Amino acid sequence: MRPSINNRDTAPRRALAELIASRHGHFTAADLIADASQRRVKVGRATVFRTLDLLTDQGSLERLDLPSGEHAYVSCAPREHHHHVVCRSCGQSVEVTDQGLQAVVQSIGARSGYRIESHRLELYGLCPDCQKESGQ
Amino acid sequence: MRPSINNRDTAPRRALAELIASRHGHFTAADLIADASQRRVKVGRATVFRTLDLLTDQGSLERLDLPSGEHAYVSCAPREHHHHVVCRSCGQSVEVTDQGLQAVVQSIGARSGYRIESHRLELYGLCPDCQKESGQ
DNA sequence: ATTTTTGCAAACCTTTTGCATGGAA
DNA sequence: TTCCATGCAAAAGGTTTGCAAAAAT
Repeated sequence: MRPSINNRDTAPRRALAELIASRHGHFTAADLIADASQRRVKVGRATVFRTLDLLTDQGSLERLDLPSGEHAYVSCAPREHHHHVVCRSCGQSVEVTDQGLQAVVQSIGARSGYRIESHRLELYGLCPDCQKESGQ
Repeated sequence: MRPSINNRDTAPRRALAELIASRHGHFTAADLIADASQRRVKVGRATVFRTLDLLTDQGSLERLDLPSGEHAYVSCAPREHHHHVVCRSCGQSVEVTDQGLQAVVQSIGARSGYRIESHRLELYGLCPDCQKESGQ
């Protein structure tokens, strides 16, 4: 499924955008489906997946592969390459820019002989709030 | 499922170890199941998954989340923290050590305020062989 | 003898697809 | 009007589970 060229303004998409906006931290497709049914917003399962793909293609969402193997999404400003730091407790995440990672990637390319085309860095830990709550 | 404490020497496990050893690049659970049935090795689907989990817990395998969303595994020496560079064409992968990444991670922790507990870097590109084959 | 592991089949969960209908442009 | 997007339900994957039988210690 790659509908990336279509982009109409529809009620389901607006509704999903709101559900996503009111979310904290990362969320799964199932989360959105649950949200929708709870708020009595009528959107089909398929539409949720299609919209998530769409937003991901646009760069408004990024898909994380949690250590558990779950696929989760986080919203992000559709801008240049960045990575996410994810709180393992509340799921809140922040975007971080490369900051020296570029050099590491280059060095790995040189040492391995691979021509590196892309990379993905995900960091997990405790966000400031959860550090406090968990008795520091 | 976390059987990590049991570790008996059984025929299915030995068979799977061989199938894995004779694999190049990364592979999925489905790949192993196909290999087994092709070579007429009798192992149940469930056993494949259970063994993959076991080996992953032991550190002999690592699970990759390919950009496509597939879960694949690569064998690796169960040693210290490392990352994988994966060929997007043949799936071959090599392990690389941190080499400066540690500093990047620390700096991200400092800037974000998160207490970083773990991270995961996956690199994708073309291995030396596939670079040649693909017209340089 | 005891405990772990296996195989099987069914259950589960997540994601995708086909297709007719409804809505946007 | 003309396409695109939706919903539905069915299909397709991938992974897990319960349990009795088989194998390992």
